[in-house]
Amino acid sequence: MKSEPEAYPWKQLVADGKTHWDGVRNYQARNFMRDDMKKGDLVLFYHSNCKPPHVAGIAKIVTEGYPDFTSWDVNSKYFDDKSSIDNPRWMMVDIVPVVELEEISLLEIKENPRLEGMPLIQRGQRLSVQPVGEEHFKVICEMGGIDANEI
DNA sequence: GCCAACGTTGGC
DNA sequence: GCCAACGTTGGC
Repeated sequence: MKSEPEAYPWKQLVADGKTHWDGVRNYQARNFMRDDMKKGDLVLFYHSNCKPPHVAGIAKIVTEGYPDFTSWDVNSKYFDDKSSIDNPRWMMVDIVPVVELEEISLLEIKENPRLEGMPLIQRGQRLSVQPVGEEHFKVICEMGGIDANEI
């Protein structure tokens, strides 16, 4: 899951202890949250649009997909008049922080042959929520100084 | 700041 | 259904 540090940094998630991942307004990303994310799934928390872009930590899904209520809040910047309580268009999940990683830059990810094929580094890829293969996940953990089996 | 890639909108 | 125009993302 990507976030711009200026919008919602990893440290904020740690401080909050838990957050709902609101504001996703892309159908593919929504579908991942609605259909694929399960309670207990681990998540790489990625900082985008910063120098350098990097993975900052590991989070965990604690609530499966449910309607993103900011979509029908007229005062929210994520308001969408095509979404309503009766017919919600957008979904979100709740996450909690699990462990902070040593910063892993996008460059390091691109240069690691064991991460070849990772969706994050496919050209033109911009989804804010996207899948990570189990092996790729383990490699990232390792690079960040954590043994995935001990999480 | 630039720009490639991609998504959305809306006229036809 | 097509596609041009426009907006956004996000690395560089």
